[in-house]
Amino acid sequence: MNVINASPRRKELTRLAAQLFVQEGFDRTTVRMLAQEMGIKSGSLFHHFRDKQEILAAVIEEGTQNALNIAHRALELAGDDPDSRLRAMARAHLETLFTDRNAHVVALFEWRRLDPSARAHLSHLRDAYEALWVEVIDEALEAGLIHGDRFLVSRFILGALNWTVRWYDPGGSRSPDDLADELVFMIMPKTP
Amino acid sequence: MNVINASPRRKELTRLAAQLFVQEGFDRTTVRMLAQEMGIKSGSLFHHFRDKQEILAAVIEEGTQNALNIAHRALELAGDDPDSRLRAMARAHLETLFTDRNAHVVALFEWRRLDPSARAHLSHLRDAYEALWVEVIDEALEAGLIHGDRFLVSRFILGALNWTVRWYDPGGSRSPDDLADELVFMIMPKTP
DNA sequence: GTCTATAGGTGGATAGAC
DNA sequence: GTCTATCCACCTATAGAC
Repeated sequence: MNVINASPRRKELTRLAAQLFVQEGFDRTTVRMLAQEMGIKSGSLFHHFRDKQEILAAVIEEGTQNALNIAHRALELAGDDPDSRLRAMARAHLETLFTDRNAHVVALFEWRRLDPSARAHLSHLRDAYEALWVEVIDEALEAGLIHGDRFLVSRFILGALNWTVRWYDPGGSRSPDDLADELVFMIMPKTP
Repeated sequence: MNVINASPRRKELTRLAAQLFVQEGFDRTTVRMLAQEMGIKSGSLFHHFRDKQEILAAVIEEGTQNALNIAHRALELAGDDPDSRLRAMARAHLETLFTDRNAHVVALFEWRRLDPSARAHLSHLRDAYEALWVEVIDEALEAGLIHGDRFLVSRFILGALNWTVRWYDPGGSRSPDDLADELVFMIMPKTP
């Protein structure tokens, strides 16, 4: 149920907003900057969105939904092997952060800027994505591939992945897939 | 050389600013909010700091220097064992984030809000702290306790630790030290 | 070192014409 | 669906008295 994003025009604007929110941060991005990037005047923006908050909510919904879709697809291709499923999730996560649109980055780093009502509306979407992670972590735990508390392991892995946004250069020598594999290798060195 | 923080009064104000910056974020924290928290009027703030940027720089310098000091002390107590040294670093890091003041959180999460000149002035301090991490990681790698690229492993571990700020509840059942141990356990399961 | 008062600017958002 | 024009709240920073 996509209540927030309706028209194709709105979706296009949402995509542009995501880019600016990543570059400047939500608070520093003004409606005038958004409008200019979209090729319209600031007043026109409010024909598509009630207020600036609603733009953020639209971006975050888009980003999380997209991450969920990509993760689901990746898991289908990964088959049943817990090792390859975990690796697939890590790769999918970095794909949404770097090679895909920027909306997921906004969802992760600007979540706190959502007002309470938007947060309530979107939290189940975020929870669904995290539940997918815990599921795959559980499989790896049961298979004895990794060790620790399911909850904590999920948080640590997601933290390590999310923080790459702060230092990883996509233009460098390593691909996002490389990164994902290195992380999996770090917590699961021997694959007997 | 602490050029930025001079008077004790200034240090006290810096501590209060750190708290607000963590709660609200730098951009959303107004000089009026800062002044009120400090029990003065907003105009008086500029007797202590040239502008809002300088407050941020003071907080970040304080936070990073503090993290460096605490890490050094922890390593002295940890002795020579690579395992306990790595654990000591992880515990020290979470200590600066949760049980110590909030300044290190600001240093990590608001670094991008520094203007270029302040960033240039503070980056060597941040680099010194990260170099300490890489050093300890190197020891653990050489001892065969962990595996992977020294650079990537450092980033992943720091990312996992930093992201705890977004989900960990210090009022809950687990202590920061618990968290640190669980992370070390995740990447180094067998501790003979 | 703190106050009052205020300058000077920019922010989000609205109204109504086209 | 976009424009122009504009309101006004709030923000950073300054000046000068105490």
